[in-house]
Amino acid sequence: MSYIAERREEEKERRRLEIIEAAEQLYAEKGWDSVTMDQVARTARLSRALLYVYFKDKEDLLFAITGRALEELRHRFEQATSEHQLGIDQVTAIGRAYALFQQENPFQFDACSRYHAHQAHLGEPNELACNAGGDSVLAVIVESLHRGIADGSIRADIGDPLKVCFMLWAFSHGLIQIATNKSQEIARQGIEVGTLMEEGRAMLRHMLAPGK
Amino acid sequence: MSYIAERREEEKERRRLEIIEAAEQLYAEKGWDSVTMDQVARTARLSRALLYVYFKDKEDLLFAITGRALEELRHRFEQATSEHQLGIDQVTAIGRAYALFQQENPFQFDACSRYHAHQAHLGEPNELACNAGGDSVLAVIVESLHRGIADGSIRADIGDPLKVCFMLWAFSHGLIQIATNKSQEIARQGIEVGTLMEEGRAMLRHMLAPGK
DNA sequence: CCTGATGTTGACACAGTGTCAATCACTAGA
DNA sequence: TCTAGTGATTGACACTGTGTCAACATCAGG
Repeated sequence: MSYIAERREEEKERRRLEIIEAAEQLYAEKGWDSVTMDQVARTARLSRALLYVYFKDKEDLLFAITGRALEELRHRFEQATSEHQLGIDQVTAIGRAYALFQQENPFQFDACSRYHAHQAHLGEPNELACNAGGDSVLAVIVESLHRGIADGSIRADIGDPLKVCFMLWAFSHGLIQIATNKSQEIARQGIEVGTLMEEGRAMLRHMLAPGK
Repeated sequence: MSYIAERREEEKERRRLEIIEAAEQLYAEKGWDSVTMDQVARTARLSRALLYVYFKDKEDLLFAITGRALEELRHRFEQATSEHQLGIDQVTAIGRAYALFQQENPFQFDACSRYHAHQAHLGEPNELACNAGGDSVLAVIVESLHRGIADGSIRADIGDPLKVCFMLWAFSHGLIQIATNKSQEIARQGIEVGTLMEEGRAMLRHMLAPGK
């Protein structure tokens, strides 16, 4: 009877999700480095050893969390684009959505930062899932760029949209990171974080705006 | 006789430097996370316990390394600016110097990335030194921006140069990071890393260029 | 009731960090 | 020259966290 194997499969998937959610909760509370596998196990109400049945190691668990974060991000980006017609407005909305994502789910943004900073080893299954997730996020942006070029709201000579996409990613992610991590430093220099982000978006529009 | 205390002070400083250099060497070889205090001690030919006399903990040692990296970076930026007259050319040269810095001293760039990503706790003496170092790096860029505005090679309506400076930092650092960490990913999508950086610099110039 | 497969765990070995009392080296004053 | 004292240096320890493994538990199917 295969429906039994099926049920087991589902339970396994559910437990896997429970572990991830427990880890996410702790991540949000104290930052990834302070999270121990023991705490994750306790929070998910199972033994530490069992975690290693579901995840190769702590890094593997982080990849799973990052995958979910990227999924959430893509969803938010799609939502943001759906609210605008013009390509350039979609891109701006994506930038705004990214900043909001950081504010509302700081730990997920942190996971993205780690993914962003860590160089790929390739081979881990969960890491590949991460890469796929990252690609699909970029795909949303690329689409908006194409639309913008088509509707004339973005200059046609920006070059390869995918390359530009990487630039936008670097720009937005970096700026948000600076704004959040160095907020004290920034404030000390007499800059207001809100206006920094605001002008950042303006600069972004300027980058893409067609010559008048 | 105070010249004895003086000599001791110098020896202490020298030993401190030896520790840092040992740590840097290991950092370059295997990445910071894989470096253990024991290895640092062995490489510097002293006991592990002594490290903790000179540095509060491993993170403190990293701050010291980062401080030196930022110093090196500022030096390279100053060198780069000195080779150009026009403000915009200086800024472009800084971007290029940053990329070169990554290629030649990957571990120092990595240290900068960690500094960039880690949020300040404020209080550690070496961390404050890092912040000061970071500020002086930014100061070099700000100066070139001002010059560019003065000589007309950079549009005057970019807004507060310091804010723009943060944007340039975010943009350049993020792009270099992506180019190096995700090179496989990028290549797989049919993009050549060299041209990505090239076009990134072009985009940077476009950002700052005065309307014709 | 037995059996085999799958799920689950306690206990272990290992690696790395940070601390501290004890020891060593050397200077200055008796 | 001897010795007290100060600062440099270390071995050994306690602690925390990771990943593994043999053993135990559960349960469907014969």
